[in-house]
Amino acid sequence: MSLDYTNSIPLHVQLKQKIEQNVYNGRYADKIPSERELMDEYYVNRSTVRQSIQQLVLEGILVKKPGKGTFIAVSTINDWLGSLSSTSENMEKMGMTPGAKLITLQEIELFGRLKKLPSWKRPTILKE
Amino acid sequence: MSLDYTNSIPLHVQLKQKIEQNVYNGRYADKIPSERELMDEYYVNRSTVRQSIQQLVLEGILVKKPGKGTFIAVSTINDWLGSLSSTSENMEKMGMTPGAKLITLQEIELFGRLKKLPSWKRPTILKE
DNA sequence: GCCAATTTGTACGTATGTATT
DNA sequence: TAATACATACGTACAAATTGG
Repeated sequence: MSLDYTNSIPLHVQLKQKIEQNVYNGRYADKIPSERELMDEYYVNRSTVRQSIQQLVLEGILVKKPGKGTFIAVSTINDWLGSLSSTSENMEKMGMTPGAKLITLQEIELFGRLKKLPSWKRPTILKE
Repeated sequence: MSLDYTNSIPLHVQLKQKIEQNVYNGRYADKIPSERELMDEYYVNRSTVRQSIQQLVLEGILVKKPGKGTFIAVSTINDWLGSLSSTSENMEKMGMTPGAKLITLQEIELFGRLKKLPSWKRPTILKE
C-alpha cells in the first residue's frame, strides 16, 4: 500500500514505519528492497527513501552494505530470538518433536527465515 | 579556510570536522552560523551542510531549533566544565582573587563565553 | 582479469512549508 | 507583515563497492 500524501506526517516518517512493519512482520527476510525498488513501490524520491532507511540504521534495526544492499541487523534478529527463548528451550528439550506444534505460525515463518542466513551469523540453536 | 576538494575525504566529513573545531576552540559561542552562512563560507550545497550538522546533532554536540538556529548542546558545555573542575575549585577557594592568573588564556575565553549564556543554562559556579 | 549491471555514497540544485522573531 | 532559519521533498549526476558472466 502506498503512502498518504494528505497526511501531515512527513513521507519519510511514514515510509520508515512501513519498512519497520515489513521487517518485523517478516515480509522482508534478511535483505530489504533496494533504494530503487522502494522508490518505485512508494512513489517517493531517493532522498526520502534514504532518509527513512537512515533512521532505521541509527536505531540499529538495519545495516547498510555499499554495493550489496541494506540488511536486517543481527541485533534485530537477536531481539526476535529473545522473544522466543521459552519456545527455544522447549524445542531443545524435545528435540523438535511433535510438541513443536505449540509454536505459532508466525514463529514458524521466523525460523524459516533464520535458517536462510549464512551459517556464521546463524543463531546457535539453529546451527547444524 | 575552505575545504579540500582534491581530498578523498567526503566534503560533509571535512565540514563536520571544521564545525567541531570551531565549537571546541571557541569561535562559535552558543549559536553556530546558519545553514545559509555555512554554504557561503565553505562553498558547499545546503544538503552537504545539513549532513555535517546532522552528524554533530547525533553525537550530542549540537542542537537544532527550527526557526531559530543550531546551537551548542548544553551537554557539550558541561563537558567543558568537567575539564575545568580543578580550576573551578581553586577559584571557589580563592574567591576569584589574584591566584586566578594561573588559568590559561584559553580558559579565560571559555569563561567569557559561558557568561554570555542565558542565566537558566549557566553553570552554577558562574552564577552569583 | 575484465566488463556490465546493481546498489549504496556523495554532491549538486530547486521549490515549498513551518517556526521564530 | 516581512525576514530569517530549519524541514520536507523533489530531481540530477557521478563515484565506489560488489557480484556475475
